[in-house]
Amino acid sequence: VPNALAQQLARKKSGNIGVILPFVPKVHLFSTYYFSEILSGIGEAANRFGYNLLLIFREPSDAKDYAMLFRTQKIDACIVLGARDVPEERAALEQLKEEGYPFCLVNQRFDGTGFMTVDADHAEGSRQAVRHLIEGGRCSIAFLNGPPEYSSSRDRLSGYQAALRESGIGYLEELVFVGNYSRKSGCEQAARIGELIRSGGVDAVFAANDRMAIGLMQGLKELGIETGERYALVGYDNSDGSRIISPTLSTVEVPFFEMGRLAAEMLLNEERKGSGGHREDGLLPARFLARETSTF
Amino acid sequence: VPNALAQQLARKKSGNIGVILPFVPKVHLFSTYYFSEILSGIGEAANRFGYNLLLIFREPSDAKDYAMLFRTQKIDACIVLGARDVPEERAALEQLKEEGYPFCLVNQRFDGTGFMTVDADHAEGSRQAVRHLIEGGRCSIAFLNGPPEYSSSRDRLSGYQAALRESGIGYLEELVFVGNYSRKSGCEQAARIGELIRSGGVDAVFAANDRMAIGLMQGLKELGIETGERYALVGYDNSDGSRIISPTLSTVEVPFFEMGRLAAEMLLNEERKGSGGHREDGLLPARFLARETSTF
DNA sequence: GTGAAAGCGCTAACAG
DNA sequence: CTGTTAGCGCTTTCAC
Repeated sequence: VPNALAQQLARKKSGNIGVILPFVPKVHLFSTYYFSEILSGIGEAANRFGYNLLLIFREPSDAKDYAMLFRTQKIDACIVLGARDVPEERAALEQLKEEGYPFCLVNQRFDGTGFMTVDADHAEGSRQAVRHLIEGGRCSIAFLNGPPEYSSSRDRLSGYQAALRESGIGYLEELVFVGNYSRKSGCEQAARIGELIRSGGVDAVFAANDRMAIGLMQGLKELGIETGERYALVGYDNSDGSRIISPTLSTVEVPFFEMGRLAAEMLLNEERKGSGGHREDGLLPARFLARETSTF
Repeated sequence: VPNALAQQLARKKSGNIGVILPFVPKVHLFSTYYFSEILSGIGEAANRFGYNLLLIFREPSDAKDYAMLFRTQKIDACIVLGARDVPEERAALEQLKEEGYPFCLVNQRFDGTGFMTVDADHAEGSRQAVRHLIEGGRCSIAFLNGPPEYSSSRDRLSGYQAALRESGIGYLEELVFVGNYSRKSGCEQAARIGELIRSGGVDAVFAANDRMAIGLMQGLKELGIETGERYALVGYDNSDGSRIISPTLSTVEVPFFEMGRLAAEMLLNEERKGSGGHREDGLLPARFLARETSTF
């Protein structure tokens, strides 16, 4: 039985691919459908390539020493999940790139950087969702988005705007609300959005993820406003919860598992071939799924 | 910057703790609340001790070479999740123990083996759940259990039986059903259990996890049998879904996060102190939570 | 107390 | 093509 430690030292390869997970205070991280799926996909590919996954829980303190992991040779490549487009994060990744360490971002683009990225077409997914609402006769569609530090939030906004534009509906900034992708943050918007629904100022809501959609739906229900009577609702992610809730939640399916798998494949292919040069980015489709909350 | 690979070789310690995940075909593993929480807990403790987590996806083929991971020195200790009490698995773990490799099981006991284990008190949790139903006036309580290869299934059965016994209610084998912890398997029992509910042979159901409870609830609803009218329902796990579904699902809270954390702490404490001898097992409390499906 | 040297177990390069 | 040897970069021991 060969000793992996000695092998690793001799060939200067740890055989590990690092997965950097965001620090989410007070939230038990993996509970979110999102990370779980991506991680499973990464695991599938890494396994196939004979790599092991090293899980790295990002601490709030040590934000910027991603490069350390490479210098110490603990990992040969890494996948960064849940990165936000803030200066600190950008700088840390720029540094990784400068030092020539291979890494890949999943579900988050940093425009103008040339970082290897795997993303889903959230603009198109959102456009489909909003078009569906419009085709169903809705014309005052509120949008409950997530924080703009995530490219996916920005993409969904542009998809929302595109769908309105295509249908000749004006874009009203006062119909855009911002939560933080938690159920609670969706619930918290129930008062304001509920007011608009009652007054007739809103007849549908598009939420940037299922958790916020579900939170909003529950919050509105407590105010006596039911989906399926007063307003249509579409979420995003096709999470387990979207099928459990009643009425079932229309949503946008995102191939998270495949995104994780593709990220690992791209990274390990490059690693193997040593093709430091040409990299293609991955963009996977997101697809609208009609369920009960938008078809009544 | 010291090279971790060289350090590891020199001091014969990888600094990694392996987490062995079960192979679950056709199920994107982490989506289950259960594993996600445990893994987060392990991560929290490992981080604190300066260890990294190496994720190991168990393949259906290579069942028994857990020991290999230690021989190759890839990991210093490991935590086994989702083990089943089948001969193959038992043998693999016995081997680990014989060879003196430190490992810990979470949420699964192997009686009479002396394996280090962290478990929750599922017998007590189940007893509380069933007592609650009985106190609510139910007297014909069906039990939808999981496979008996899991000690947690067996514990829940004994808790169910204990509660009946304490209340002088006879145990009827024909009221016990077996699923595989998936939502689908819960749904599949709807026909048989629905029949019993209609005939008055059952006025409450205790399910061994939330997913089966939710599947059953949805299946019964399609048959026109509503929780809150015809039968009471209690699930198990306190998963996100239990709060999302309507009516909200009474359930049993299990401290999965803490179980993962404790397992890692026990393992790493022993590892540090080198106290090969005395090991205490961890047993954490499970607690019943009343919600709408059992209080109407 | 400080400093030099001998492994750790393998890989890769090189000579035969 | 096979066998030998010199590192890989650190830790630890042992001598000074």
